[in-house]
Amino acid sequence: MNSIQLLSNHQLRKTQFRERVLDIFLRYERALSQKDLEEQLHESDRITLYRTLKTFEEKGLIHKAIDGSDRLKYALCAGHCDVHAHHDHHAHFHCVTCERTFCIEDVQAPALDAPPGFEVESTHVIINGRCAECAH
Amino acid sequence: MNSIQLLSNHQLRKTQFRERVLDIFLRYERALSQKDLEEQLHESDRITLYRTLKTFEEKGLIHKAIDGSDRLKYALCAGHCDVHAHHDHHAHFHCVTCERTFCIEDVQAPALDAPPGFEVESTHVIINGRCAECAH
DNA sequence: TTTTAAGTGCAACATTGTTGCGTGTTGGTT
DNA sequence: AACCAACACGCAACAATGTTGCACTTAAAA
Ligand SMILES: [Mn+2]
Ligand SMILES: [Mn+2]
Ligand SMILES: [Zn+2]
Ligand SMILES: [Zn+2]
Repeated sequence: MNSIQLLSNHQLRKTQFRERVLDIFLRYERALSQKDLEEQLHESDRITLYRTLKTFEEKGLIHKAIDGSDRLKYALCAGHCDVHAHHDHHAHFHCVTCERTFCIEDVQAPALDAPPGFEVESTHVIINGRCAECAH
Repeated sequence: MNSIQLLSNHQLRKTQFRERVLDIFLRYERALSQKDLEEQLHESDRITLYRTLKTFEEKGLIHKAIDGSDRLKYALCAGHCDVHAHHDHHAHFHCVTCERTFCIEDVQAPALDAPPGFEVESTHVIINGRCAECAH
């Protein structure tokens, strides 16, 4: 899968900026913050990046990776997500040492109970710990 | 348990401001954002509130309630948390309608696997859905 | 090639996080 | 009761991030 395919699959115009952003996601296989992306993009406008990420999220190219850090991160969707719904229910691993966050496709959010009257819509699992590199 | 006991149990000076903040947590039995608290406090200085929450969190009176919203929330610790460690491993329910967040003491974070080489330290579970009031 | 809906870049403002510092307060000591 | 030192408070200031409006540029369909 390349950035051009991703854009056309999701009915998005192909622009140089969007391709650059997607290429970074494809290169780093992990969740990235807006700051992470800015560092890779060198020249870029933060508002354009902000709106690009928002659009990608709405159209189902990327999903928010909640990791408990103060910074919002996004990661590429594995597939079949679109403008109608996201289907990423995997856990996210947040390394407390290097602050990197990884999608853990193998760990799905478990079915959980909620108190009476509460309607469960989706669940998120965040795992904190040390990644393979930082655990040495 | 009242606010004065909570402060002395955690080796914190008793001040009027801290008592007011704790009273709000005791009154609303849910996770509160800094903005929620400011609305209840009427007259208050946001920097003092920021530092008060930070101190409370460090001393084990309150814990961060990660709920995936853009706003950090805090909730009262159930007990036995102190300056050394927090022991809150329950799930947090975030209502997508009213944006309120509740500690679900009954739902503990499940033991989860991580990829080889990754060291798990703690896990967080966020449940999104509709609370009893909003599910009508 | 023309047309137009969409994307980009900049200004501007809001919100939140964070630190420094002078002043006021708490709780223990004299 | 008065005193003192550590701590807490309130304000200024700045950083980072989120968000919108608007004029200009560009993509892709006609
Ligand atoms: Mn993910
Ligand atoms: Mn909680
Ligand atoms: Zn790491
Ligand atoms: Zn609700």
